Amino acid sequence: MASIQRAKGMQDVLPEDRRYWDVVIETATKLARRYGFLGIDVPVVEYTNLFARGMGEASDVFVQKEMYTIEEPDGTSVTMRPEFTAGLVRAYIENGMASWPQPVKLFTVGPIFRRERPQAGRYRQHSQFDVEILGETDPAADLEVMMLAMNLYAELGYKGLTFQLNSTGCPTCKPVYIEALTAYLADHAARLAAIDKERLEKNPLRVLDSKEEGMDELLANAPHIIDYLCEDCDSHLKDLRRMLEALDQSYTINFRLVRGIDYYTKTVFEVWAQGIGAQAAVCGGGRYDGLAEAIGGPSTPGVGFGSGIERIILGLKEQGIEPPDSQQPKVLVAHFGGAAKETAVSLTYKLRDQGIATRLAFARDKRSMKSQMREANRMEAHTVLIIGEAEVAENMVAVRPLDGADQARMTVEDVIQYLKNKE
RNA sequence: GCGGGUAUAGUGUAGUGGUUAACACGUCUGGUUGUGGCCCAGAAGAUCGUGGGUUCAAAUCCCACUACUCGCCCCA
Repeated sequence: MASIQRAKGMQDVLPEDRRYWDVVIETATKLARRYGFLGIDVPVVEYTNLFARGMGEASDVFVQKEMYTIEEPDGTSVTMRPEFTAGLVRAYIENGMASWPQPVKLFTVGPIFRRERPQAGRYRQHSQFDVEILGETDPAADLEVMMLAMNLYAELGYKGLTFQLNSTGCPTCKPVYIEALTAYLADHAARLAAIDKERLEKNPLRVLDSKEEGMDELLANAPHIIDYLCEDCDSHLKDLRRMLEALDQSYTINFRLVRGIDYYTKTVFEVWAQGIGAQAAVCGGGRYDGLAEAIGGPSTPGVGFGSGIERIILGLKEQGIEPPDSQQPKVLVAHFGGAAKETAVSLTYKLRDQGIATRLAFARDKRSMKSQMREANRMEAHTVLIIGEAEVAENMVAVRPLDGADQARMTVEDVIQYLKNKE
């Protein structure tokens, strides 16, 4: 209706929702620190080739259609980050983190940008909490990011959480698997929907997450990558599974969970939560031992996950989890203008200096007490401090509790004590 | 890129051809002097998404567009 409106796929986070963000980010940060991760921030914009490299055939599509890319006048192409991992790996290489004590465990929070058609919980700008362990091949690192993710949702109050786990192999064994899968699907081409035939041509692994009728059955009998893993990938997965079992952490081997791009290796996982719309996944993660090389750096193993904050919040709401109300002042300073105004102002700042959250009634001219009391009620204040001529003259403050208790007159010092006791 | 749904005050809605578009919530003011919630009274706030068409007459019917939304494609 109005021509003043936000751009497509962009969201305002209004104060009422902002408290969810506070809880999520605070919980995530606290947990990451508990796990020994270091906070880091990287730029929103990187050179386009950082994101484009290593994406293989897909990169053209992504760069042209899905990324916010800016051509600068001098011909430089930069792109707003569509994910965190590449930027973090870049920062690791560029800042010499390879010579820090290994591995380097990093976490970050911030917006990422993808120019897609928006849908539920999926916006063009959305924020992610992202965690990466760089420079470590031990499956215990995979376990660590998985458990951090799981603990995060559990701590936030999510119910019905499950791990979906699989391996996507490596450049040694994945091609063998793809061949076997392609052969199987080609043999059963008659049972494939048009869309899946197309996928079979372009990216056979994608057929695995087909939503078409009858695919559950067909795919159940298809080759599963777990049976095609090379020795290294196989032992990696087995090791990880043993550790999960040692923690009594249940998980589901989901043979349909894979990654189509080569630099993804070994572990792939998602955390699913019950009842949050079409997509159950609240996070996706895995190992990417080939990424650093793909973007032109030294070979560096890595494993991590990213989780969309908006989607986490959507899930919290659907599960009926309420964050505490945002902390607002419970004290209002009311006055009658004139000299009382200055006294009220100075009282307000005195209280704030004492750490007492205080709101000052604004009034350009005279304002009725009724109006100011209504304001106090609206903000759910427990106390109104009233400054009028009489109070100014006597250097006192009228303290009016809103819970029905009697009004009293106090010195400023007593008011401070009184309010501190009340908190 | 492809489908479905929706579009009326800040918000949620009512209003399916006929005078000044209604209600609730919210906002603001007042209910005498310096005191809230409840209640009462009043006010502000809508070119009915935009543009065209049909008609004596359109929020209402038709067409187009746009936006929002849900899903598909894609998903790093």
